[in-house]
Amino acid sequence: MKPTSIKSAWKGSLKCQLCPIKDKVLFADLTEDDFQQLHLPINEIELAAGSVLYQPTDDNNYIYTLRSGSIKLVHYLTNGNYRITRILRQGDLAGIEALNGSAYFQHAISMQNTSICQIPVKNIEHLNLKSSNLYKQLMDRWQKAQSEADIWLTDFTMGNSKQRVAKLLIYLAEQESEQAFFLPPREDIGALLAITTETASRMIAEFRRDKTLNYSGNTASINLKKLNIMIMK
Amino acid sequence: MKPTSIKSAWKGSLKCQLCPIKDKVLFADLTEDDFQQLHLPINEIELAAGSVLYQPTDDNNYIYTLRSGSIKLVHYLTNGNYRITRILRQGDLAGIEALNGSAYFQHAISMQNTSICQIPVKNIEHLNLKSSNLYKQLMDRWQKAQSEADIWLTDFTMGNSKQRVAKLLIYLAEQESEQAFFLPPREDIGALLAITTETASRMIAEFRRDKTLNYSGNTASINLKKLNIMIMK
DNA sequence: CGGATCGTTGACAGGTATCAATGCTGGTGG
DNA sequence: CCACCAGCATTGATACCTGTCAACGATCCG
Repeated sequence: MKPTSIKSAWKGSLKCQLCPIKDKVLFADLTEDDFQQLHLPINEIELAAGSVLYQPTDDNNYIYTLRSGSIKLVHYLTNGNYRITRILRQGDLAGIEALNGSAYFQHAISMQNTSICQIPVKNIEHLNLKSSNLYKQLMDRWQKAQSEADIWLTDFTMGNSKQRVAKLLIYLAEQESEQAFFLPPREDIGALLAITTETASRMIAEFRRDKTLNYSGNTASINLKKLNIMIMK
Repeated sequence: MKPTSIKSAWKGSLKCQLCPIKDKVLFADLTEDDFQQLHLPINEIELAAGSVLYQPTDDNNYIYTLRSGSIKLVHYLTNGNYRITRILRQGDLAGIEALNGSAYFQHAISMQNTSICQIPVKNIEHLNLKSSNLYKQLMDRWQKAQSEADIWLTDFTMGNSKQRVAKLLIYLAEQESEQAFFLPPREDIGALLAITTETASRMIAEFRRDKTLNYSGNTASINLKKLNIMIMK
């Protein structure tokens, strides 16, 4: 996998108060007054699939909220190996570590066409002094990130590869409100589950053959009952 | 592994201002005034090795700061399997999720004799309204927890079992200021690395034979150079 | 001196990585 | 419109690694 740089163009600023997913994002609890305190513009970014949103060497001046699509956080090892350590979706925050002055921990790369709000850290710092509502939201985000990390450690890294793929498929399916969900390329599935691309492919193909999984292209749906039985063993 | 309940006795409250590790803990940035706001007592707890500090079914009324020793966070699966998802040490916070009103995510179990401060959540909530210094500390804790989770996902769950054990040994050694460090029982090593107890034992024994690792009982020291070569491959 | 617990080691079967070859598909340019 | 190519997915063969089951050793403690 070779990260490419951001291809897409700025779409200009957008009033947060009119945001259709306002109640799901970081600024959910802010008051009218709080919004008046936002001096720096919040830009909306459109990313094509496979674009790099940020990477550890970038200046850590922004945090990001996902409006739609999905972002993978990729942790590269010094020997060239890598793992995907998290998938972010609508309402999730990316790059919160910038708030603490840290460099970004990982590479953030879009998995599909993705729409994002770019929030200057200075805005947040300014608000922090005023609004304890924001703190609460931030704490909730950290907590969510942490609790997901624990799930990944337990669900996605133990058991044999068939069980791991089964758990991943269930996870991917339940994140979507739709029946259908986005099936990542096999290389990504491998990087998610700490298995090889080939093993990931074998398991996916096997699930397709026995009708546990249906897909064409990126779009998939599952037989949840069969998968649940699988992960019990 | 069978968790047992807390055996130890309360030691009574302790003035935080006199705490010898005050600058490493949650209350590091608090002012004299802030301390006056602490109405509920902060108790010091001594845990024998293997004691359960908290578990998901407990009331989430406290968060905990480690003064000395170590705590493992254990995530049990419905089928009886389990994983250790984090090791906490001096200055670390346990049970932060209680601040967001969540039930404790995991079982927290002492690995050695361990000394802990028990902080009522109500104290924190009260302080939150007054002190933005505390928020900053809390954010730092979340961030640290998250960044460690990523390391665990990448270091401790990929590569073959020899490399994983090597990485764990390096991790354990660099957490201690001393030359010697605490070598967990083989079952714990397995639960940390998602390998079986037997495999963990084999690798540890092998490292001992080729002098990469020295230990007697719980106390161990490593040949860092040899281990670093090992994890490169 | 048992007995319990933990660590070590062996044998073997099954699972997974590795290396390699072959399909499949969408996009590009003639 | 079609041929071709590049990238991804699939499949096969094989060696290696790890889980599993089992036995034995070491240590501690009553």
